[in-house]
Amino acid sequence: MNLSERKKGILSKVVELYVKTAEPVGSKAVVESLGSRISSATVRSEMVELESLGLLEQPHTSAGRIPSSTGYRIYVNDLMQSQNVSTDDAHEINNTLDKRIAEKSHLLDKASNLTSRLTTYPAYAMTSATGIITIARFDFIYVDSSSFIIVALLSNDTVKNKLVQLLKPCKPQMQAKLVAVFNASFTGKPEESITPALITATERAVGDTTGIVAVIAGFAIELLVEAKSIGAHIAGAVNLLDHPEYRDIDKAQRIIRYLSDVKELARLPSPDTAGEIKITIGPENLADELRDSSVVAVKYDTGGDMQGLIGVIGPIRMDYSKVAANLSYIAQGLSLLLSGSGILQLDTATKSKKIGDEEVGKK
Amino acid sequence: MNLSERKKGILSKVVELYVKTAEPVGSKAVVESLGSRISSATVRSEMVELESLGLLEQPHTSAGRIPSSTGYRIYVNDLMQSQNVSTDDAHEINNTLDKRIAEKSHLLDKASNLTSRLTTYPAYAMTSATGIITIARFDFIYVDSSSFIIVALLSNDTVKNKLVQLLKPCKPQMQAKLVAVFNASFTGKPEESITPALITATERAVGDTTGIVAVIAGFAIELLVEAKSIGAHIAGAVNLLDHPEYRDIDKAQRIIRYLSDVKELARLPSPDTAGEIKITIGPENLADELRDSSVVAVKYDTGGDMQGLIGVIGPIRMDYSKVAANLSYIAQGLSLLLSGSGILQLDTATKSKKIGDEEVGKK
DNA sequence: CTTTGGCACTCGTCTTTATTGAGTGCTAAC
DNA sequence: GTTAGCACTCAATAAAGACGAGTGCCAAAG
Repeated sequence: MNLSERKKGILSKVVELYVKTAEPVGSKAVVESLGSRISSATVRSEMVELESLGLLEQPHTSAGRIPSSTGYRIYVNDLMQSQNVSTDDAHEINNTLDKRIAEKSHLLDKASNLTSRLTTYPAYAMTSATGIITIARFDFIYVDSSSFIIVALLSNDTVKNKLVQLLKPCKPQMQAKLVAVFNASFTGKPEESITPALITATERAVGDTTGIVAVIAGFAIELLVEAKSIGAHIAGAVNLLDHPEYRDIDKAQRIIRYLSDVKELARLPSPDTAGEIKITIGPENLADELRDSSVVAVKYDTGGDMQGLIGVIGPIRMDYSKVAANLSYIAQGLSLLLSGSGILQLDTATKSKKIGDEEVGKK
Repeated sequence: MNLSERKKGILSKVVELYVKTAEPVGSKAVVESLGSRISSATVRSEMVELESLGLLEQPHTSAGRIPSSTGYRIYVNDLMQSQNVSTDDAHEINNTLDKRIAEKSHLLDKASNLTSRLTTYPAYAMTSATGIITIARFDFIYVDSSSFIIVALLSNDTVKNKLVQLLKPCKPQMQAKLVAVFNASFTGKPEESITPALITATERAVGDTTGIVAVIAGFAIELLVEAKSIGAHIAGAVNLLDHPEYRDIDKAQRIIRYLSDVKELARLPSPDTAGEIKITIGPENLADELRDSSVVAVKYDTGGDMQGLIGVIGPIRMDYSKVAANLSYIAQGLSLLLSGSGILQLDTATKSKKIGDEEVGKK
């Protein structure tokens, strides 16, 4: 779209004023904020043209103009100047994304809450596996004659465990046999390869009649399924109600319900590469429920075979520049914490050595 | 409070009609629903007396009556007849609280979502430790020369683990020494007893200069703290918006914000004993934010050293009888699933033996 | 002493009408 | 191409009126 500099300036001002005030902006307001001593009549005639180009629209004849979704698109692509996070926000981000957060899922929790708070919009965070996850190794820990703990180390370096209690004692030799067999037949295999046939074969191999093989196999399948499933959650959904476009309760409710569904979250727009910001404006969204909302999302690196996504949902009338800056900064923080070989420095300054300290699979 | 039978009947009808319609109830409506051929004038004079007793109130002179919070209290204590869960609801509960849900936290998640759906109100679920939790046992699993997995079995039968990566290889003998020392000095102790002094002593005992003892001790403290902390979460907060008393966005927002704070959830009213239903009506709530809402909660048994709480928050104009019935039923289901020695029957009917199958500490 | 029909009165809700004012489009002049 | 001027539009707000559900009170009946 080829716009004169003056039209660009006017479009920008309309967007910015509208974002700030949530009221249609009139020619007079544009003149004032534009500074140049152009008259309101001139602005009006320019606005007529911008409207016929489909970049502005009028709620009704005697009101000011508001940007159309293509207007926002032009603004976001060509006109908007990227800004940096405010120092206050940067401070808060740095404080919240502390190195000492041990638990990965807590970290995402914190990050999405933080994002929501800073942007005043609902924020969502997701992680998903990029590659195939398998079990790298099994171990059994003897507890007493009728119970033991299965520990499984996954290919993405997470550890899972399960306490198994038997009604009938199980001899240590049997346990040793089980570990050997499971390590031989169940490791390095994706979930699909753990078939009933394999399980039956294993039962025969160890001479199991108690069903314990089936239990362990079930556990293996379960944790592989869980590991490859995407984990998504949303924070600060109530924040939507702060914004005038969601004062209509039914509308707000519809969209919050939509966002509460993890499956739908997984379908939200996603940037192609890590660090990239993806902005999806109003009708550009595929989901009907999001037709009059916008989504800003950024992908980040977690290292290993996982990738993460963090984003916000808000009204089309959104301060894209600020939101993008915050998201970027937070994503960078997450990348730093989660990837980078996973080695975090110990916080006890007196120690002379660094110790790797990646927390996984705990609950 | 000594009320004539007729007054009791009128109060009941006012409550029930108001709960159903959300409109002030007039004398005529009471007569109709009461069936007996009493006249509306009589009802009116009775209502005047009920009002002077503080059980009914009038929004304005020319409107019907609504129950006051003490009116509700009388109704709940003396007048309300307890009902059973509807067969539809019972079905849904049975289907949702499936034995095969492996993960405890998922179970609570499901339960609170279910509760919210059935009651149409936000539901919260909590668990907390009743006794002192200690570490029963440590084990280390060797992964490679520079990493191993710590597995800790807690006194409440949950298992936690952590993958530790070292910058410098650690000899197997050292690992063995560490296990022995930790099992000797850190087990059976509550979190408070794991003092810096103990840690330093342990470091000296094993001759550790790498800080690894501190890491493991930190892990121990962390998981004890986590285990004894209450876990609370809320489901279906949006549901509030369905109800006319929360059409006022600011009000709805205030209360949802309040409920989003885990610390506040922990302070919600709680029944004394398992199975008991606790109903807290409007101003009976200590929290200002809940002054015009009611809370219905039930405690359930989880076996072991833990106890659970599940409840809903809704308008004072709530169908207490139905909500109580649903909560009771759900709590029973949870008790059954979570306690009872934790032995769940295998669902593979072909197996001849039952296998203990308590899932713990996995994530 | 309780119950009831009757009736004037109250007061929130809904509908109608009037007023206001921000912002526009158009036109004629610069 | 730009601008001042002006009539026009239309949502938003306010004021006025009509409506009606429900009440309180009273006098008469049981």
